[in-house]
Amino acid sequence: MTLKIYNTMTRTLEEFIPGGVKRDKIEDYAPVSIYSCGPTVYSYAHIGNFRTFVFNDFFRRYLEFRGYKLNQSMNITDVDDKTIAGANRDGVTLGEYTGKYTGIFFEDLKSLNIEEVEHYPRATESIDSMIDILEKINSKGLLYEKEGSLYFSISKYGDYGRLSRVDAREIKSGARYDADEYEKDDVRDFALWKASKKDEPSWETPFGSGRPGWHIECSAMIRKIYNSTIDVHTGGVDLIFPHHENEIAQSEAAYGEKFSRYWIHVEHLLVNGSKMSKSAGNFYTLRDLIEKGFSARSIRFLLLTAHYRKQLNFTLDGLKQAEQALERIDNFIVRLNDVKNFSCENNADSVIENFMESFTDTVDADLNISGGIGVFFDFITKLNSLIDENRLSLNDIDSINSTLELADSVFGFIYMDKQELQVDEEMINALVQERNDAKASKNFARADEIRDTLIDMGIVLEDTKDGTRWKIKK
RNA sequence: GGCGUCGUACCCAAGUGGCUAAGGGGGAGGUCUGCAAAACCUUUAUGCAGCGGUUCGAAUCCGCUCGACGCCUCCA
Repeated sequence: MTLKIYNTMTRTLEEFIPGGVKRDKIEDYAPVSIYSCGPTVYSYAHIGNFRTFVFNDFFRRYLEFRGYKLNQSMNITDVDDKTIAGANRDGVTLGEYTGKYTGIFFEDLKSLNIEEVEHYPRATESIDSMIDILEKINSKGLLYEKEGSLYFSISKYGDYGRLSRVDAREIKSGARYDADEYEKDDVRDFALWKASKKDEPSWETPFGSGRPGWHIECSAMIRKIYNSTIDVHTGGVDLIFPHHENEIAQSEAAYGEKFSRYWIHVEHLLVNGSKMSKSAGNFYTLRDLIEKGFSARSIRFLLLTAHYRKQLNFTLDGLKQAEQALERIDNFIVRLNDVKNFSCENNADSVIENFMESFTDTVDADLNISGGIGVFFDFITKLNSLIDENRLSLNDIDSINSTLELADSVFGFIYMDKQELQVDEEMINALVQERNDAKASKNFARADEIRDTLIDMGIVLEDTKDGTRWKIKK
């Protein structure tokens, strides 16, 4: 089986071939170059934003699981209208302002158990590469200046709109455009570089001072880090047009080679049936939800349960269901490591093998992690039955634990949030022992009293045929 | 208006031409237990928005209808 990915550019499912040349073994591929559009650091990111970032993380983890090496980047947009306005409002420098929100963003990524990628380029640190693009585009005659701003001429470029499949003429008639930009030759044209206004930070270029347009940073960073065609470009569907379309135009115009082989776009997170967005005000931040008592773990799980190309309607009820689903996993792990009667034979091998095979087959089909999670729960049910039947050997338990770790290298939610017990284990064990003694001497009143005491402490007892165990009540 | 996506059980959600339509939550039964609880197991859609068509065969392809959402404007 091979990994297949839906490519927005071709609108088809394509075999994933990094570098464009098929190799015999996955290990033979050069590290997969991935560029993921990151946040603009002007305030807290919301969980709609994090849907995309959690997906990026899963994509990365799955490639690693399949044996690919990685070279991934996620940009931090640290200069734009909103960051400049925010810094001015707060009376701090742009760097102080974006530094604060960049820090918060990285904390949130960590809370969601998102792995670090290789590069986190900043727009403000990529100005030299932007200038290179401006010069290349200028030398091709596709750049023009109006009132100190530099624009890309789509009509002269010609080859525009392949990704979004928008008819260029329709853009012209349908677009509502910014009053600021009516100086453009053609409404379709986009700003590569913006003239500096007073109270705005600016950078010197051969074309005069100013600041980056939105689209150019991604093109610049990609060139700087990878220097040629990248394998995958990811982002939210709202970036297809105009952001990614413009990136393609300016990069391919400047360097004359394909910009990205694969385009992956993550659908929106909805809330009450419509897109979660800052401007609509209908958003939750990660911190909002944690304050309500939900775990980052359940948020990660929920964001992963729907396929990335389908809209996901976010509800608090859905989050509760996610927490309960995770409890099933946790309970399984407790039972597994509590097995006392070991079988002499290994009986889990085929179950593990079947799981690994169908997990890979399922997820290989356009990163279908929803299906992969289903396969995983199926795996748990089968193993629970083996536990019930006392058919697991010590060896089996080891192999199952290794399999769980491997699965978690993709999921990232199995062992997430393994918190330290905040309770006095010795005392609880003593009480459990006393209760068992009371039960043995048929002193059920005392036994029930101890049970109630523990429940009041938030400890739930589980009497099993092999003895009593306890857990912290959720 | 242009372009596009989606509509699967009470809720969430896979499956996109061919075994009995995954999985999770919830419900119902059962196992265990002194009784419980917790946990586990089993079960829960003759049907996939509606209608028509193609096919030996369709949730899956095509057409129409209804409904929802997205992009076309800052946006993950």
